[in-house]
Amino acid sequence: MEYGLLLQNIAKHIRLSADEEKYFLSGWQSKKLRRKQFLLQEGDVTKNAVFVVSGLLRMYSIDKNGFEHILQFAPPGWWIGDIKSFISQQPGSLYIDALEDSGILLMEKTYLDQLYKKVPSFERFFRILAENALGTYQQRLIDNLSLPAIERYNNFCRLYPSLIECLPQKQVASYIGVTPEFLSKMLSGKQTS
Amino acid sequence: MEYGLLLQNIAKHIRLSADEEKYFLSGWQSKKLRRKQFLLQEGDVTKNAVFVVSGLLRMYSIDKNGFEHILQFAPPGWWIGDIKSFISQQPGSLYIDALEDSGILLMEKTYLDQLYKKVPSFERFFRILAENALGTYQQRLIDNLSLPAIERYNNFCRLYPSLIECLPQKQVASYIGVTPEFLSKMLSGKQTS
DNA sequence: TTTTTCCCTTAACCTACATTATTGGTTCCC
DNA sequence: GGGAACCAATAATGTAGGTTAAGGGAAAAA
Repeated sequence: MEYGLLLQNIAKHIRLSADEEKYFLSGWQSKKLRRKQFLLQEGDVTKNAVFVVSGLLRMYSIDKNGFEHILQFAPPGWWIGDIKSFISQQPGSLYIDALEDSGILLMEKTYLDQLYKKVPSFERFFRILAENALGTYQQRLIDNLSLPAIERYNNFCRLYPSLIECLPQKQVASYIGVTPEFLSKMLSGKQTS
Repeated sequence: MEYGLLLQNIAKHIRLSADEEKYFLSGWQSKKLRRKQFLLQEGDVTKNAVFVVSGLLRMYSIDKNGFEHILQFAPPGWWIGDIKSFISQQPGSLYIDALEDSGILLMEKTYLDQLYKKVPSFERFFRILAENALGTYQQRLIDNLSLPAIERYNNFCRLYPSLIECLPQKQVASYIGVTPEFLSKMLSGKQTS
């Protein structure tokens, strides 16, 4: 059932009546993405909240030298989106694409705004979601400011053990903020840790 | 009036009845901090939401070499706190102290949890607050991954023009992620920009 | 199968920024 | 007034990680 993962995710923080659940579920549309297909590009306005059902997405920026910097991976059960663009409804600077064929669910911002009015406990749900994400980004910023590359890599392995197995090294390098060449050198000089 | 700034801040996103406002306001206690005084140290559990009324605070971590990394400055009208510790009620790893004599308002988490129940629109307020902060941290992470130090400095000046005037260079260096020496060299080689 | 694309590795060289140390100028406190 | 902090500036030296380039292997595409 396509909505199973989503409902589980919601149920972690709020409880819905049958009616509320029905209204909530009818706001979603599902979509398939092919590997390498874009969901969002620089300059686009983010009009939807996105929940990942299957596959694997990533969100990243491209700097003026053409290098990608990955902000987030999104395996099944995760939310992903350019929050600044979503809030302001202005063009954003981020890219989102699929690393594998993926299934996602989309809800338009206008529907979400209605949902907040009809089912206010979603204010709570997304407050908790945002607060958790905020904590995660704060920690990541600290790590980037204070840890050498090898420890950022170790943290990544500890935090996302399942991702490390299915991601090409190159993507991990882009997430922890080093070049693929340097990560390769680092790991070969490591043997066992 | 001590609560003026706070009520203004709230009014940007939600509207309160007289009763709601009264209940909200009675949850706060005010506190003075002397320059250099700690509000939070590594290992403490963050038990309060904090709103700054006057002065200037900063939140930072200290790495294992003893170097400080500033996550956030908080001038009047800003919120500050170790969100991970606040959510989990576990000991955190951050420090908060006052860069100048400051006035703050504190609300205990237990009161805030009650507030959410009595006045659900605060779920909305703090959702919006967290979402905005999330966007800011995402952008800062991108900047740290993709911009050279001089541009991170320029961004800081553009974003916080009033702070740049009252902060010692050393604090700015710690925020943008370079040593004070390097920032000094960078600025002397700059002349006009 | 052949071709192309993607990815990992290695290695020589390079640079942005760190480290350490010294100096001199403020401001603050006794 | 005289230390004691604190802060900015400068300079010599060090290093983590970047850049460029080349080769090989595996997987995707044709």
